[in-house]
Amino acid sequence: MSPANFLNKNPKNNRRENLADRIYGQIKDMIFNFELLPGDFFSEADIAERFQASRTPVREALYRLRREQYVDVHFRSGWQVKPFDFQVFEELYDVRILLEEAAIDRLCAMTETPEPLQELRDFWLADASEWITDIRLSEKDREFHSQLVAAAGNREMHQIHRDISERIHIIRRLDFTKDYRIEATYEEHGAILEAIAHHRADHAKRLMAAHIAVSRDEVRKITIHMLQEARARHLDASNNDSNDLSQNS
Amino acid sequence: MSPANFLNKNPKNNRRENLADRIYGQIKDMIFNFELLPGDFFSEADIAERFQASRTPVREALYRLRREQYVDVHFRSGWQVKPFDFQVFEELYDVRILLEEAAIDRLCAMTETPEPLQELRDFWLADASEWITDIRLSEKDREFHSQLVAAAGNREMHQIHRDISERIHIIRRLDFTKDYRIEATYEEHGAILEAIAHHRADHAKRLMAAHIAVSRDEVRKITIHMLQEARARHLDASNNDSNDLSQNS
DNA sequence: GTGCTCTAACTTGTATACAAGACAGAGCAC
DNA sequence: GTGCTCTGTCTTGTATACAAGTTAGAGCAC
Repeated sequence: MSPANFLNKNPKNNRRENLADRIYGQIKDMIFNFELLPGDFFSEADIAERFQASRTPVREALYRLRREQYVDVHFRSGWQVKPFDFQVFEELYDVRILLEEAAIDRLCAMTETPEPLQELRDFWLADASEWITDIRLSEKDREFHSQLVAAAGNREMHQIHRDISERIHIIRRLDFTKDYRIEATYEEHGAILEAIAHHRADHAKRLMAAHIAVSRDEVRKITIHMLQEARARHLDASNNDSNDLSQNS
Repeated sequence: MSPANFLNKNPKNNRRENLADRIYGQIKDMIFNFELLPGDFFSEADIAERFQASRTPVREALYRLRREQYVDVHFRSGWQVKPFDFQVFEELYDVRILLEEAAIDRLCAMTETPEPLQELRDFWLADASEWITDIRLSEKDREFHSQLVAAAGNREMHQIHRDISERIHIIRRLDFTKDYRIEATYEEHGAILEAIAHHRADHAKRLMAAHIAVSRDEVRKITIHMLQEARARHLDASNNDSNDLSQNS
């Protein structure tokens, strides 16, 4: 317990390209893109071969994904993508509402509008001719909610909110395949920002809660549909393959 | 990506004694007991030797602790116990208040009292002659707040609350070295439970917010004191040792 | 003493080897 | 066909070897 070397210096260059980090992101992408379906089994060697790496960084990535509730490990029996549990998503949405309402309270209590909020207004209260109408709006939507919480000033709250958003992103982004949700998103975000600007906390919170609840209900339907579709596709593509598709949720 | 083996079975016996898990807990204990001080540097080999294990499970434990914000890794320059950042604790306390207030709202909205709540009443509203007055009360205090949130029924909210409590536990437990806080804890917890039982949500929330805020303020003072003490002790014990104690928070 | 260069000993990141349990399926008794 | 045992091959958990970068400090020029 006596390091002889790096005694009094304050080390720097903390971040560096890291194989484990890259693989972490790639596995997550596979899950998000339904290349790995909820319920699928796979092994560390599978992933290692797929990404031309050894098991070590793969294991690091998988343990991180496990901690984040995306996968499960079974003792000497392989890994499994966690089956969807819609109850969990419901609960995450509830916590999201809670956090964003708290953020609104704090923002409305401020005497002057923080800079990030003005940027949000510029984007979401823009003329309809400038609207983004494709899948990129999904990212903008995340930013809206994330920056709103960030602007409230509690970094830990912001981090928790980011983690939650990331976990439900897998289904939330599916919300933006329907045109009327695009229009509604602009309108609702705009109204929320206006309410905050006028320090009408209760009104803003009501709008936000309704906005998130609608999003949740829409997403629920779409996801079930997507899941069935993906499962059918997968079954079809692997008729003489031995992949398992058991979905036990 | 085609596992040939564990196809259609639903694996069981998930949990097993795991070296990495054990080391994870032991390192965390060392941090909590100030054997590893905030700011201390150490290497994976140090820990591995200490626990008579290889670097592999040690790394797994450390990466988990890093994700939970207890330590930092510096590229090829060793690990460091994260220096205390009291701003972070303040923010965590705020989120705790938020979550517990939300739990109170949900509990007060219920028509009948959940079973766990009755157990809490049995303990905290007991006669003073049955009070626990030593360090074990710290654990009971955690349980009070944890079970309150759990009883509200949102498992994700409960998990987040548990994570937060765990992170601030390192300083929160120091609160129970003073007798008057023991008495106050019993009184305040009792009052909160009574208010919930009578569906007085606003009153219960006020009590809870005040209760947590007092705890936070007390703990802040005590921690600074403990930290100075531990640093002095550590310096004294390692005069002809080369451990580093730089505290750069 | 001051500042430079070099080096040796450390560090983490990654790959690989080995240990030990889990399981599918062959073979066999019946 | 049914059910048992056995075995080979798969799995993760752990230890070790190697790669590549960092740094403290010796030695030296001045």
